[in-house]
Amino acid sequence: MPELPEVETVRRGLAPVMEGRRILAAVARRPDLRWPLPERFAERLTGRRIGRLGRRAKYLVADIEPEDGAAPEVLVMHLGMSGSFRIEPDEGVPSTPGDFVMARSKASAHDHVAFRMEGGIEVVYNDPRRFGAMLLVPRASLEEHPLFRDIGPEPLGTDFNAEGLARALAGRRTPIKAALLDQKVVAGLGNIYVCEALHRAGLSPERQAASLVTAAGKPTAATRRLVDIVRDVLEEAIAAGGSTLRDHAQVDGTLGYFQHTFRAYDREGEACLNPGCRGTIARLVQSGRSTFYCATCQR
DNA sequence: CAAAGTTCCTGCGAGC
DNA sequence: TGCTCGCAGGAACTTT
Repeated sequence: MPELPEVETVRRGLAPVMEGRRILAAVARRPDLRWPLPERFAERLTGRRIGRLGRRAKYLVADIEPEDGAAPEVLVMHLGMSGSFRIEPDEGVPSTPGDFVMARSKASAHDHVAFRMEGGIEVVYNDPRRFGAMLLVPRASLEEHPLFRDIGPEPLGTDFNAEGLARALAGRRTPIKAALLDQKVVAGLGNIYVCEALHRAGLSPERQAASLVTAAGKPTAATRRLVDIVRDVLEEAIAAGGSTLRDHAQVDGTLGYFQHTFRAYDREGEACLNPGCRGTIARLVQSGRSTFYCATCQR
């Protein structure tokens, strides 16, 4: 599930308990997630203070205050398909590394990494499928890192605009669905929000990407509309995540899963909800992934 | 069976 | 014709 809105919601949930605080202890219960965890992962984080917790595309990026003289690093975290964070409240356990227990009585099988923060709260990362990742990267070279180098513009920033999208789509012989899923075109969209945006925009997921731009690679009305709709869809989802964030925090502190109501995704056979449309949502498979759309109003 | 993500590999077509 | 190169599409990873 974690696409841009979910990751942003997680970021907002973690920021208050991580930013400006020291990691008193870190623990990894296995050596790898999707990839091996960094060498001496826990040791390198222990005692370090977290600065800003940011987000780039679907990655969380935490500034780590360096030890004296050392080059600053960032902790990069990705939730993969099934990752989530949980905040375990301060249980009054003495905050020394030796007493760090990852709230052991509450630990479940897929709790892979945890941080005990200054103040006693524990931040626990759970990921059944282990498609997630944690990396330590020199801050100065983050943008050149292979995982970040080719990522496209943030859809909620000014870099994402009709002119840029047109340039990215021009000449591409691939369906618009696949193009929007490509993180080089725009950062942070996944299967759900691509379906939602195309549905709201009334664009067929099978339309060739290049058909949305002029022969000269300039934006059309459809390109402009799509840019606005992608922003709207993501902003609405973040707003919805913010409200579930409050609800969830009261329940069990789990961040990463919130069920927003979708208008197309996972609604096969149900009525199309676009204004004035009497069609039905259908499902098709593109590049091995489900696409939910309305053949009546998406052209 | 299908699943929200990303990388890697293969195969194809364009262009030299 | 033959060889690269880049792009597009699919498999793979793993667990529930």
